[in-house]
Amino acid sequence: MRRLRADELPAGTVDLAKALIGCVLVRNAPEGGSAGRIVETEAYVIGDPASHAYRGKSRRNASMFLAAHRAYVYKIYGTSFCMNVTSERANEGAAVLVRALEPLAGLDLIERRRRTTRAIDLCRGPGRLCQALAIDAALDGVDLLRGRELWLAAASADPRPLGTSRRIGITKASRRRLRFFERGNPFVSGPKKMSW
DNA sequence: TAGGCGATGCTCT
DNA sequence: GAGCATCGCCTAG
Repeated sequence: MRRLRADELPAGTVDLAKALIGCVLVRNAPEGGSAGRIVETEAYVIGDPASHAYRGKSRRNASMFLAAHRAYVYKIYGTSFCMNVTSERANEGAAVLVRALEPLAGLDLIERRRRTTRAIDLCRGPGRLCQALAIDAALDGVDLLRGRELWLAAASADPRPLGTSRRIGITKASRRRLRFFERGNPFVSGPKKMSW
């Protein structure tokens, strides 16, 4: 598993959201390592009414304003965490939400954390993948290219064709097609009906 | 198998 | 006090 370098990733939130499909998210926890291949992302661009950064910096979204390739982790609905990759220069406020992974390594650990062995349910959905890789607020702001506990590795295989759709679970600007996923991959979340 | 809905707690207004 | 980038259980078909 080889670390991604900054010069391998495109500038701009939408292009980064596409480029991250197929890359691998690696988690090094005290209890062991685990990893998954990114199969679904959503872009939250500058000036996007659906973005947490839209109303400016606050305590919760502060790390969304870090320079590109940092983790922005926050708690949603009191129960689940969501993980984003920042995508612009410092103080711009944009990120790519990682919505689903295909489990690759540390399956035992992932199954124990998720309390299920049903492969399809292990990392499908932003809250689930955070639980699967033990990603929580302690990892908010870490550098995903240089970090030791959580980092990004280069694509493990050539990705299949990319699909796009509206984003899931939001009310504002919901018509914009800023969700990207690997077509035909069973580990993708959301509606099965796909469009591109 | 798909869709409805309650739990849950934090953040911002 | 409202709303939220969700999850998992339950029910109906």
